[in-house]
Amino acid sequence: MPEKTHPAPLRLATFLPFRLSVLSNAVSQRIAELYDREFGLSIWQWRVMAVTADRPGISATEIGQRTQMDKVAVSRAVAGLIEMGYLERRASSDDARRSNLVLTTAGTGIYELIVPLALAEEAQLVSALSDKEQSELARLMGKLAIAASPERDLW
Amino acid sequence: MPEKTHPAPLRLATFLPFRLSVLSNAVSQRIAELYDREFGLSIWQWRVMAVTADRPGISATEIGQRTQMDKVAVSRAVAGLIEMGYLERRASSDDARRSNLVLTTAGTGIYELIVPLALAEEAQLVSALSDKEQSELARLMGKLAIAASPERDLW
DNA sequence: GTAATATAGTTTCATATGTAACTAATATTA
DNA sequence: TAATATTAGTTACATATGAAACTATATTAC
Repeated sequence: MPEKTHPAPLRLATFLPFRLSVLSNAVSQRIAELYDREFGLSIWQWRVMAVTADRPGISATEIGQRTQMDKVAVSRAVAGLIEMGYLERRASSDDARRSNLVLTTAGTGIYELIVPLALAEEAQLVSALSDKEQSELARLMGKLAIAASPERDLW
Repeated sequence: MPEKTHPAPLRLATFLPFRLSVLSNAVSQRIAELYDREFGLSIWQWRVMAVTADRPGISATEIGQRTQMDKVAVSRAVAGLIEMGYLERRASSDDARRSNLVLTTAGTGIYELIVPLALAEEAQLVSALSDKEQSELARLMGKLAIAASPERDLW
């Protein structure tokens, strides 16, 4: 009498995509409280501010590439930030389709308020790991990212 | 003349919450193609199927705990699966509020079709890492998860 | 130079999602 | 055992999101 076949078991709790998703959500939620509750920024707006602070005059398309946001999300985040007075759109001299985005003084102000808080939160989080573990985690995540998206250069 | 202060820089590309989010999305998207494109399942429905396969007769509330989904998301995923004929609701003898959920024969069938594909996809993904690196990654993620959500036991 | 194509970004529309309110049943407490 | 509080799950509503269509400009091919 043939034995019943044993399909490979799948425990969600050890399934990498699930663990990554849950961990990512837990971490994001902690950080999001900073800029959401305190400053009314969405995660997308926060990302746009961060890359714009780093590259003043950046275009929406470039923001999308650096933040892994699609262009609609960028458009909406930018619109919101402009309405809040944190971001300014400047005409591009060479290409009338694109605009050069820069933080306003107010935008820079709150950005510089958020950054140390965000970094402190991150530091507290990773303080559960030794320095060596931290760099090892970063390295492994990098390898995994390449494996998951060989085509697009994530970082 | 006082120097301009240097606020701590924050590069999105090295900011852990961002990296985690991007990596998680990249990984999830790969796996999601399996059950979405091939079987029309959302990620939530897939998670519900997975825990129900593991624990036949589970309640919606328990599903929520095991999958980190909120009760509304569970309710909707369950409703969809029932409509698709993959899940069955059975009355609970001792508590009329809860129902005991089980996969139907059809549900079990497609679940057993998906599992090896999902595991293979996961295996291919982590094959970028050595066995030692894989277990190290799992360990570090575990520590991080506890740091991020000490209150709720993620896994 | 003009027609065809591609790019930057926005708007529209349909769907997904989260919060709060709700229904029904059970547990508590007095 | 009647009143109150709690729990399981669903529904309703408001907002977020993604895909596709659209506008305007720039580039390419001829």
